[in-house]
Amino acid sequence: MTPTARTSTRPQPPEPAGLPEPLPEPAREDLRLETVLGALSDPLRLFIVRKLLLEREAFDHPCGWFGIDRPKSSLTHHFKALREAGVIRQRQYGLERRSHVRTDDLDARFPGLLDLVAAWTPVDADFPPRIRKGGTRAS
Amino acid sequence: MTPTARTSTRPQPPEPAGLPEPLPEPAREDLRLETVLGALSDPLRLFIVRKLLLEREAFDHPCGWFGIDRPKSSLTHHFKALREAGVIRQRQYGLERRSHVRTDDLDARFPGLLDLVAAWTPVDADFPPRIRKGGTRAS
DNA sequence: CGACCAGTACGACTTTACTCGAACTTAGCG
DNA sequence: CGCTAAGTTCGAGTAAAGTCGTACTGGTCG
Repeated sequence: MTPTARTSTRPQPPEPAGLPEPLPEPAREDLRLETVLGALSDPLRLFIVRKLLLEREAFDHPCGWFGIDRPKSSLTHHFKALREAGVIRQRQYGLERRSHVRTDDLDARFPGLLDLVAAWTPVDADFPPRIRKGGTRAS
Repeated sequence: MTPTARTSTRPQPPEPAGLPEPLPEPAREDLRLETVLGALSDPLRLFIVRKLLLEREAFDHPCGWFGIDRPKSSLTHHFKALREAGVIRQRQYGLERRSHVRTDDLDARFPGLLDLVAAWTPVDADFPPRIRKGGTRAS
């Protein structure tokens, strides 16, 4: 089918010279290595961060963009975990909540960590299961 | 130091040209980033690995050397977790089981990771609680 | 207004991890 | 042999995480 790739990259809504406020997140100096490593130790979250790092485009991405075949509530859970650990920053743009990696903060506090994540090659090429139609899955 | 620093570094037992076999561990090519990060996401284990990296001496260290005030069974648990994740290698020397970080394997698979861990400065300088006398704690 | 859509909140369940005591194993030593 | 010491194994209790369905919220657009 794929009549309309509704969740793929499309122009950001007008940002009237000021971005929306980021959602609550730890400050750079409060980032803790154990916490960040813990956030990255989940396969799905590692996938998300890698995808953000590797397929970086000009814009942030809503969580539907990742094409992950999991219930929406699970995605919320994992994005929240990443944000609260300080790995990603999220902003609300109308309906969607867009995410990007906090590369500046992470490079400052844990230099080399993101390069490591970006350079790593996953073992399971088919992870995670991709979107299929039907069910109560993520839109 | 205390009068009887029984667990501090002392000469290794004679190794008759062949080291004891390492305990079961994943091969280099089976190391998984998620697993390694998960192993390092525990504060106590991160402390252990850091201590091994920073105070590296000529010899491997038995787990009593770390001076951690926790029950012996807890230490076994954490050292086993590190070994099964592929972070450390353990060998049996008579009574004691000595550990060292698998720097070669980790640098090969995840370059920069150990430098990151070594460079990081822990927030809590008093972690973990040090040895005190009494109780059923680690000897 | 009303339908729709992205995403959240909540709650239940399951799984995993951490923590610890107690009993056991094994090596070295007198 | 019998003691001590280093460490394991087992089992239980508890806390944290992952999973997912259902209901809800809040923009957007006809």
